Formats: sequence, C-alpha cells, structure tokens
Amino acid sequence: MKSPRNTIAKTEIQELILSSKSALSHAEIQSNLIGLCDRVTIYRVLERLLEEGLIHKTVNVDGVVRYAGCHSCSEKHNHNHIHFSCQKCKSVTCLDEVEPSYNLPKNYKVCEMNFTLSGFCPQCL
Amino acid sequence: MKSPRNTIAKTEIQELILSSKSALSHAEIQSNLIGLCDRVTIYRVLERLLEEGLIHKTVNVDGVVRYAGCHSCSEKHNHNHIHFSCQKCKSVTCLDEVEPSYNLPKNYKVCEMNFTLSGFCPQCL
DNA sequence: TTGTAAATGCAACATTGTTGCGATAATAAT
DNA sequence: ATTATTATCGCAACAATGTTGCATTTACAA
Repeated sequence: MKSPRNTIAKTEIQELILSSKSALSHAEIQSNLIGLCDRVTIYRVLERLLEEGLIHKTVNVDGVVRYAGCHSCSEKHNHNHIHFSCQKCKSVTCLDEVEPSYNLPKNYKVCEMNFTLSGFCPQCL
Repeated sequence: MKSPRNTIAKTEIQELILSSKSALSHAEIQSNLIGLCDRVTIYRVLERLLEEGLIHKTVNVDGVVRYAGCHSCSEKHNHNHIHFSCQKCKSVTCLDEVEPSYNLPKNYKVCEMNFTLSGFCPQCL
C-alpha cells in the first residue's frame, strides 16, 4: 500500500486549481507556477490529484485537457455536469448545477462522461 | 472563391470514414491507408471534409480526436448526438439517435457541443 | 535520528498537430 | 487536346503535449 505525501508541488498545484474559477490546462498551470517544479512533475501531480478525487478532468472540443477542482461533490463523487468553453475569452468553466439527461440504448454501461459546450459565455455575449 | 478538387487522397479518406462503423482517429486513418499520402495531407483532408460538412469531429475523454461520417444529418446539419467510447474495445461510436437535454443558465450562447460517454459497449459488456 | 519508498528532476523519447515552400496535378478555359 | 490556374501534395522543420527510465531527493513513519 502506498501512502501519498504532501509536497510543495502538490500543495501549490492543488491550491491553484481549487482557487481558480475556470478549469486549467497543463500549460496554464505551468505558466502560473514558474519555477515551482518540472513539467513532468506537474503531469504526475495532476495524475495523483485525479486519483485522490480532489480534481476532475475535462476535454475541450479542440482536444485540450483541463483540470478543475471538485466543489459540488463532497459526498457523492460524480462529475456529471456540463463544462462550458468560451470561444472568445477561452475560459472553460464548470456548470456544476447543470446535469444533462439522455436515454441510452440498452446494454451500455457508463463509467465516465465528458460533456463540453462551446460558444459564448455571459461575460462575452 | 476557391473550388474544391476531388483527389485520390480525399476520396479514399472520405470513403474510409463513411464506411466505418466507428469514429476514426488520425492515427487509425493513417494505418488503414498506408502509402496513400503524407501524414500532413491527412490532416489537411480532414480539415476540408469538416468544412464541407461531410464528416464531424469528436474528442474522447482521453483527448484523442476522432472523425466520423455524417449519416443522420442530410438536411439539417447538426451533431447534437452522444458518442460512446468503449474502454475495452476502444471503439468510439456515434449514437445518432440519442440527443441529450439540459437546462443552461441564461446568457450562454452555444455553438458546438461535444458529448462523450465512456464505459462498456454492448459487445464488450 | 534513521530507513523507506514516494516524489522529483532531468534527459530522452513518442505522439500529435502546424507551417512554409517548391513541386504536382485537378479542373476550367482556350 | 492543350494550356493556364491554383488547389492540393510531399517534404522538412518545428511546436506542443504527453510518457518513460533512472538516479537523486525528501516526506514521513518507525
């Protein structure tokens, strides 16, 4: 059994993501924490934070992976909410309260969902 | 005004995508059409096919971009359907008939959507 | 204080996607 | 059929993103 450790890199990255209003990409995290640690370490920390359920991951329409804090899932840990990607300000935000509904055909087992809408956010409309 | 041309590369790639039951990534297209054309050409052909509305694009949870033919959008050209990504057989399929519903907060303008569920497909369940 | 293994830095590599430019070839015009 | 136009292609070079191996560092438990 491996026990996770609290390191400076992990703490900083975690705080950055949790305090951010929008989801952050690896590149954005890196440029926000210059000198903190290696590029590779960021990838590894993100992996750990995901495993520990402290953050979640979302993929944009353009293929950019971003990470956001887990706010609305203190008890039940699910991320069945929509993400909105603004084409103008480029921000990706969690619409925590919006859960989509759909009727899947039989015999599909869903483990994970990734739902991103893109367009213009209220600030840019 | 530029007029598109029908080339061997375009025709082959188009046929491959349209005849495929699952969405294909750039890498998959490349390995299916070895010797047909350059890597870069595939990217450019895909770009053109997208512009012409002959195919559509979907991004998987892991960030892999795939392309699928436009089947159910002969008149109205929309792609508001769900994609299913199987974690076992790795196939990504269009669930053309499944359109999700959701209640977006005011002042959001949606231009595009990307909705991918991942889990196990009927064949792998 | 010490032992351990989790975490890091670094180098090297793999994959994916983009750009510029000269050469090729599809199509329209002659 | 021949020619002119220019869309498309191949190639090289580059950029961005992500992964792996390994020696070193360091958090934390004993």
